Amino acid sequence: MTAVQATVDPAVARSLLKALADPVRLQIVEALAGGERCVCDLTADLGLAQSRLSFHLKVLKDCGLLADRQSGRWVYYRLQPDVIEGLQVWLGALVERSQQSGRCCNG
Amino acid sequence: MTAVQATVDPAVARSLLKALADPVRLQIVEALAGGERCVCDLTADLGLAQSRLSFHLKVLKDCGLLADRQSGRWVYYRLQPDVIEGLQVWLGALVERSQQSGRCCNG
DNA sequence: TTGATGCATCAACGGTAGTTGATGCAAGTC
DNA sequence: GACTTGCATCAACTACCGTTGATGCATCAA
Repeated sequence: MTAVQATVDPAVARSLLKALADPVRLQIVEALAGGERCVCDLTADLGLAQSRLSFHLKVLKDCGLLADRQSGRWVYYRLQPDVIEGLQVWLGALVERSQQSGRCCNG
Repeated sequence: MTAVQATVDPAVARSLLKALADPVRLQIVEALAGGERCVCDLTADLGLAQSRLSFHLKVLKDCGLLADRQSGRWVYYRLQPDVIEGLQVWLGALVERSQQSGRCCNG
């Protein structure tokens, strides 16, 4: 069911970090962690101008963090947990490397 | 020895993401994953202007990702793996939440 | 003490990323 | 068909962030 997630490559990691570094986009991600939502709901919930929200949704979608589907007039966005997991693994590798090197020689 | 790391709060997570989102800073972090280095070594290794490097080191230090110590004329910087781990845990919580909510209702 | 080295900090500049309001377009309603 | 709604996109503006070169301040050597 839950396989071990592969790490992302550095370039992707950077784009993910950059995407998540914006407070508005982080709000969006947190909101979508509660499940799929349509744009109009997000607009209302987060109190954002429609074009502003649309801009940030595009950034998040472009780096793979979000997926969307259209249903009638509405567009629904959802998180892609695998991608976040990939970033998580990438961070883990960083930690591991630094712990290996820090094991000795604190003089 | 290696206790389970606590998550960071959202504001800290944002500052960490922002700090890591810059390509130069990511280079610095990767370099320091190999162990503690003094500024002059980093300048040479990364081929950066001194003031430029110093600027980014400050950003990384201010958000807790780096610690420094002075020894004579040299200042040595090192990673703080705990902080990265905290971010990692924070991402994990996000993944977990989204997986719980995504468990049903894909219609 | 004088000079050199390692690093931090500053002011000025330039670029990039985010905001805003307007416009366009597709899907639905009447 | 005409009108409304939900969303994407665009151009213009703004603001913030990173870069650069200069300056300041320690530390060490001579």
